[in-house]
Amino acid sequence: MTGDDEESLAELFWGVARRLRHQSRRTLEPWEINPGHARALAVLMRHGALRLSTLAEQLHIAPRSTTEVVDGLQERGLVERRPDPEDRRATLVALTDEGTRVGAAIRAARNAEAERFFGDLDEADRADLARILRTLRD
Amino acid sequence: MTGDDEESLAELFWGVARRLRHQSRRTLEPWEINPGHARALAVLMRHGALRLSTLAEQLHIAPRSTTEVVDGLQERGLVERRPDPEDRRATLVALTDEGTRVGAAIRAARNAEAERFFGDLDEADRADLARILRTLRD
DNA sequence: AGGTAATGCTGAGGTTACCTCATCGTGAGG
DNA sequence: CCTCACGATGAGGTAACCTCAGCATTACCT
Repeated sequence: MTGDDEESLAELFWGVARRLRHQSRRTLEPWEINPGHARALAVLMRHGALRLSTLAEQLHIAPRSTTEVVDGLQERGLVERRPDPEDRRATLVALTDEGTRVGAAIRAARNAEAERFFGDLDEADRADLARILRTLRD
Repeated sequence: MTGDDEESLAELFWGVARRLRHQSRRTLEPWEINPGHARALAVLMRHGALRLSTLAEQLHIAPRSTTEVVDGLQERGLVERRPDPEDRRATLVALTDEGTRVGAAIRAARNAEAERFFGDLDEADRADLARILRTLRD
């Protein structure tokens, strides 16, 4: 019986994940940016200019794949490559002014999105959810 | 401030999703089956033989993509195609005996996995989590 | 200093899991 | 019985990842 309960907990969880993913996609539409690019932007907002390889680590993807993400952001003018003064093999990836603007706008939209999404919950439920999720993650 | 809280709720949520996804992948390894195939198997376990197009609906993917999933399961001998007696255009997808066996084994493993995953939570937390997730999903 | 190994990025090419569009056989309504 | 719709699939495409090899550069060893 606990087995059945927990099965449906996983199902519930993925149901929520599905809805959250769709909502995220809609939130990003105005910028015509995909989730991968948005994630990279967020990392750069948080950490500032990073080596491509460090960015790869933060994104949990291979350096080679990060090259392509950065290519995309660079084409859109959101990011620029510059030499790393500490190591001439490396390239630093830095937000442009436009990238910073867009990154901030996306962050704000994401906050609003979260507000909408978790808005049905009262304070106690949010606190419980946060505590429980932390337990499950660690 | 509530904005910050909710931002991190989303992050927490995705952190948990990540862990759950990895654990699922490990759970499926013994059968050398991928998540997509496992989902199709689960749908067939739940509903019995289905038309390919109905299976597509249940999986939320295009019929053309479902053809390929079914091809894979058929190669592994887990599923068979048979004519739909009601409509000679349609093909029914049905579990073989082996498919039923594997499907049941995977379901059991998934239950054990959920048990492990949500096992750190006490009954009250599980109930709260289920209730909150239901609110968020609907 | 000089040679060897390791590191950082990217070109080339592959995989997976999806997609659309066109086609073929079959069913259904005027 | 004729046209139109529908079910599955062939052909071909895409996005987001991957590995492996190669080049430039740095670090290490003697």
